[in-house]
Amino acid sequence: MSNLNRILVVDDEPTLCDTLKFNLEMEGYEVDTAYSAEEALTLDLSTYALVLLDVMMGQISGFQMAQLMKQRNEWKNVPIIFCTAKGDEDSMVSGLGLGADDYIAKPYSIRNVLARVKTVLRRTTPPSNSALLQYGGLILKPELKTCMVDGVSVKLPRKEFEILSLLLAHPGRIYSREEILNSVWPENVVVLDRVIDVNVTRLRSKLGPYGKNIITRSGYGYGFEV
Amino acid sequence: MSNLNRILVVDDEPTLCDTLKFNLEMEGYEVDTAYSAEEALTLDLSTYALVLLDVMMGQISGFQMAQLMKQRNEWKNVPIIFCTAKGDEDSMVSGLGLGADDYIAKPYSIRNVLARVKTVLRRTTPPSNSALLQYGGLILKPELKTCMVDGVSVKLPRKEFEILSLLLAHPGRIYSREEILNSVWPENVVVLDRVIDVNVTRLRSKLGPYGKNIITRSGYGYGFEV
DNA sequence: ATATTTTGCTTAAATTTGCCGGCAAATTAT
DNA sequence: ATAATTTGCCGGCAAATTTAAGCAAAATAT
Repeated sequence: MSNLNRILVVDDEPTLCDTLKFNLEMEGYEVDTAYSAEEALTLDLSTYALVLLDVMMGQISGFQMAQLMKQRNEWKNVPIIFCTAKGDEDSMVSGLGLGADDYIAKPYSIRNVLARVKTVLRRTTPPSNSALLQYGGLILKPELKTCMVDGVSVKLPRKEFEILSLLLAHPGRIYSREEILNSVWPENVVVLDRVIDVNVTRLRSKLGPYGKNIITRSGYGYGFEV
Repeated sequence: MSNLNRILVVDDEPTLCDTLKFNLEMEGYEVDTAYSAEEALTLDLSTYALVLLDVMMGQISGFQMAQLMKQRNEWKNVPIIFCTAKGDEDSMVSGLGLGADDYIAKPYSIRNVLARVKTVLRRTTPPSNSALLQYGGLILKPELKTCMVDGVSVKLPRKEFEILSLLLAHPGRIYSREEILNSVWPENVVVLDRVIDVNVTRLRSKLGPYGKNIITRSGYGYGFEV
């Protein structure tokens, strides 16, 4: 179904589309753009976690498109954020009657958009099944960015924390270095594989007895052994 | 921000609005009215200490308006009392789920309304609105925008006060600069995140021994350590 | 068993991140 | 209007983190 990270931007102004796309991608979202409602409607909208929809567009307005979406079972639950020209708050209100999840008045700041997107996604995505990451006396606390090792709190730097989170998410499973790289490092940076080794080494040394639970499978990668 | 005395009445029945306005003003409140949610949403709701909100209204229902308010940082804490037709208690329950502070079933007596208003304002304004923020000899006084440091009152500027409130709300939790930005700065302003650093530094220096409790987690953000 | 590949560890360099004034703009108070 | 306070930003410096590189050890393949 809908990928939690995919966003569709529909606006007839290509420059604006691209700006939004760029900035949203910087935040880790996967972004497609469409320059008209017509074009957007040819896509499988059910694969998006959110649609950013300009109101004022050529043939089909954003409102009309939203209405069409609400008529299709497989699209009706896709959250929508309307983008509207300033001063148009009145018509906007009726947009909310159409079941939009929020609206943003142009001209908008990127930060504003990002904030709204985040809010809507948090609200609409199911109450995240963030399973507690724990193995015996080793407990990860994502809020605190620390882990407890047999009762004592250990502060972990970011990379180490994220690697441990990943491994602990599926105990026993072996993650290749490439998988670790994709999950922990940003998309556009290139680092050597050995960097992972170094981080794993440091991580092991901080986990006391549980350091041994992080195992190396030669030729494959790393895992957390139970 | 919000004036402790300002109340907004939103109802599509002008006569009712005016009656409420008159009576509330007799009690010393400052009252504005709006005849629709659309109209109400054009106002700066953050300046009201309370919103009396009719559920059954034209385009946008009171519920929808409430939902909208909860989505905006600067509006989400404005207390709401729903006014609903009698017999509609079921839908009312969901209204309370939206974060309403109370509801009144029509037809209501003026005395009844005044009583509820008073109750909600007493409950929401000083303490119970936000749980008392305290750690040892460090006590935040939200009404005064000051804090007590081992018994001596320290006046804090707004940004510093709000940052401290945020951090102290969940001791131990690490807040990223983005989270702090979203929570403390208005949505449409853009500031460098270095600005947070500076404000945190200033804050620390004013908290005496408790300055040390505000910790920096490199790569993550800030937190209040216990 | 030997050669090849893969991994572990240490050290140093590079980069990122955070802090410290100081100064100017903006806001608020007088 | 003027003064005081608050807020934002810059440049430089310090600290933390991350990366790269080199070589020894271990694992795997031939």
